Amino acid sequence: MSENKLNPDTRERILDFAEREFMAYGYEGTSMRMITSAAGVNLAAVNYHFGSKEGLLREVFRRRLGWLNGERLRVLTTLEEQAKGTPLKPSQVLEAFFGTLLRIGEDDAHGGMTFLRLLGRTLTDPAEFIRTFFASEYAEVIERYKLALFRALPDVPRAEIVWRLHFMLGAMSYAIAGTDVLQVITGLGIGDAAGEALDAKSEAKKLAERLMPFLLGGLRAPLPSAMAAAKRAAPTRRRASDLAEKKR
Amino acid sequence: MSENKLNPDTRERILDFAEREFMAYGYEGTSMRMITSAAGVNLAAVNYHFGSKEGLLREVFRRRLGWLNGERLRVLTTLEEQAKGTPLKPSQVLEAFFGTLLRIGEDDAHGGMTFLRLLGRTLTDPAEFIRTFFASEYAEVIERYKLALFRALPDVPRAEIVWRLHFMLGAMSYAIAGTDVLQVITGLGIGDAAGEALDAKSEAKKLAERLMPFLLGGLRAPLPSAMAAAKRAAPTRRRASDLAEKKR
DNA sequence: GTCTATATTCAGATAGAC
DNA sequence: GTCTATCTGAATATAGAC
Repeated sequence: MSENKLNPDTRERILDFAEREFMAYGYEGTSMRMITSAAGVNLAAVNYHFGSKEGLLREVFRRRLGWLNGERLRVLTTLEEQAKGTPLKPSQVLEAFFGTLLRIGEDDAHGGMTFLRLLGRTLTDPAEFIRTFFASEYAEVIERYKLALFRALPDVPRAEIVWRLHFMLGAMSYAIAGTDVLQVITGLGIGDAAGEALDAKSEAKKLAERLMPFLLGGLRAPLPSAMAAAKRAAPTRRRASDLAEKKR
Repeated sequence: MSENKLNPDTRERILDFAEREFMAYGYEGTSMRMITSAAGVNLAAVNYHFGSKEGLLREVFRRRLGWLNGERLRVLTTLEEQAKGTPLKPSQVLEAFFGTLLRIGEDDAHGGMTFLRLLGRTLTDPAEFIRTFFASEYAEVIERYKLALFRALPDVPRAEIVWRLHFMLGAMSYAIAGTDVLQVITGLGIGDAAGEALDAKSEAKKLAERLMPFLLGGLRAPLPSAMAAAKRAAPTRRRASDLAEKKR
């Protein structure tokens, strides 16, 4: 991780350690003193380099999201060029959007699991400046991917696709945040809150393998209207074993 | 909502307004002075009634989660008695767990959308005392529902079911939190951050109708191993229109 | 760019009168 | 139970020497 590199650049050191502290204690729960003392730099350096604590948080995210969302746009553009005008498959769109994010978990150069967890935890922060910041950072990439999903699922009402994109973001966000009741109870998870897991990279890989099928299953689930219609016609009685056997 | 009732009980008034303020600004972002001045009670009353700010947050959640999780256990027990030893359907288990929660959104007596949003936002809070509190509050209900899902899906590896329960909790949590980038961009959502939406109850109902099929689709998605096997045998090429037409 | 020292505000908590 | 007044610590931010 970054703290082993002995980065001599004060600005980058602050960003690296702010990322860790914000991840572990949240924005409001982290003081600038915690960050600067962990990073071994002077307190006043934060205001010199970033203007304010808010400015620091924004820069922490801009550094990572700039790369991530640029990559997402690039990958989607490449896929669309290869498809030569035909719609992409839903699985391709999801892989481009969520796969690109999840691979950061295995890649410390772009933040690794520390950044993923920070992102997951911050996406539900109610602070106004955080929400408007995310909105502007994500605007372009969300718009492009929404359109790609509309094309990939031409027979599904667009409002429904937006709902499901919303749910997929939630499942992903919460999973990478790694702070839920299940983890505390079952011990299953993607690392401990204190910092790195012993084997964060293989955990990140397992997470991606489990999450992608779930998201695709949710996206392609029967619509509420279809379910209601089916129920009227003949009440369904699905067997649990369908799930394990199905290879369609 | 509660603030219209002119609740004369100081203790309950504090809980009602703490719920609103914590929802809107987060735990760390809300001061006791914000809560007491909004509630029109004395600052010292919080420490008198709840001992500390942490004690107040715990009581805010205990009041709602006590009822919710009791209800969840009761509903599951009833379903299992009716089934007379046969496994429940996955959809029944999900309806009991998530449906019971989502109906709170239409029921101000148990917190309404204010509480749902607070819950969604707080479930990813990294603060240690919050995480351990939730873990103990949820331990019993999670254990019971995990076992119900194991019985409902006997052919699916248990670890896989736990992963998917985790993802479902995430999709639900984020959806009820109502603070994501999509909402800001699309305007679609379950209400504004300032407080109630104009029609919070019908929004809550729409959310439940959209979320339940998504969760069921995710839970029942092909397993990663099955997908890999299918891909080896014959690369899938699903049509997008499957989704809209399928009535199985 | 980096540091010390400090200004200013605000937080949670409590003592003690009523 | 409720109130006023206050203690104590900690937060962000900045002025100004080096």
